[in-house]
Amino acid sequence: MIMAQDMEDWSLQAIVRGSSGDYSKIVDINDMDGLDSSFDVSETCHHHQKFDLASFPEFFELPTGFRDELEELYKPFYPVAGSDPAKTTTVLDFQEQLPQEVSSEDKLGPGRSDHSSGAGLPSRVTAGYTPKYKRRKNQHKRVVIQVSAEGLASDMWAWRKYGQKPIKGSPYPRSYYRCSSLKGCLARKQVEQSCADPGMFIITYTAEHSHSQPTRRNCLAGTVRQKFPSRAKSPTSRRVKQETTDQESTSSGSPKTPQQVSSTEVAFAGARVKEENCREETEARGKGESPESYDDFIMSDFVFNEDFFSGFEDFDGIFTDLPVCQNSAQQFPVRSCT
DNA sequence: CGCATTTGACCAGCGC
DNA sequence: GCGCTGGTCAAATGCG
Repeated sequence: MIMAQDMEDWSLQAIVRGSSGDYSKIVDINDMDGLDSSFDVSETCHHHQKFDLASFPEFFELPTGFRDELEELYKPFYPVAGSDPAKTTTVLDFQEQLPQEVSSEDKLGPGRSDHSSGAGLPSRVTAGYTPKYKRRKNQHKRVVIQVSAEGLASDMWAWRKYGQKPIKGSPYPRSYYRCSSLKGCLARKQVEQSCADPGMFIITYTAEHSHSQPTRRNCLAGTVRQKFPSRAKSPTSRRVKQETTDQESTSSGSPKTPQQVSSTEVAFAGARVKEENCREETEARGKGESPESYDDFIMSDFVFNEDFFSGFEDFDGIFTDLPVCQNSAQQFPVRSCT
């Protein structure tokens, strides 16, 4: 199992990556003993700000010495201690401390549908364990990242939305996704718009994929639907979505009010940006232009962690054979980000 | 027909 | 114990 090792080797790292795609700083937060292991940086806006230095432009305007001193002081509390205000992606991956008595089933995650339909999953016959819902304190390891709208579309996994909830303290709702690549996959994903920076999104990945990363999203069952806002005839939400995305297409970068846009809708926008970038880059390549921004397209705002690289290990040589745009406009589970 | 999305309801954890 | 909140379920609905 690919994920088995990840489960063991999960390290408490915070990765700040620049928009150019390179690692700018990796901060080991193993010494965050003082922090509540169950804290969730995506829980409240307060937390969002707490872990997003990019949200504090003043911070970067401080004299270098003073700033370094501050950064040093805050290191134990900032999983991310980047110093580049241009950072667009913040990765905070950590594993919540699981009680030792937690069974393997618990690590796989409770949930009605997951276990009723989880062919191939370990049977839930462990005595005395029949939780209906996931226990907050016993949740799986979680990876919290903050990405721009473009970054939302960079997720190669196929996700299916199964819920959306307004979050107290945040004007934006939180969307809940589960992996749709494989039935029984316990991977979860939460997407919410950062209230500190409406242009950024907090993505919380929970649990592990029980399968390899899909090479082509089109190959995923049901993933061909609604890659982009449908030309929905429905008078309900879908029309609203269409309207909002139309606005986004003409005013990208101008944050909407919570009433105007949801994380889902911005995900569409981000995907569209990717698509356009892809098209532009393809054209640029045809003209022999420098693919500098092309590299940004491929790498920018993508989440780099062990899972990411381990996923690529399985498909080494496959991606290289794929046309660029197959991983963008066609392959982005834009729908999955909805 | 199969899949995705939406959304209200339900449940469990947590704080008081 | 109670209320609040987050996370999930599942029915309804729509799309391809």
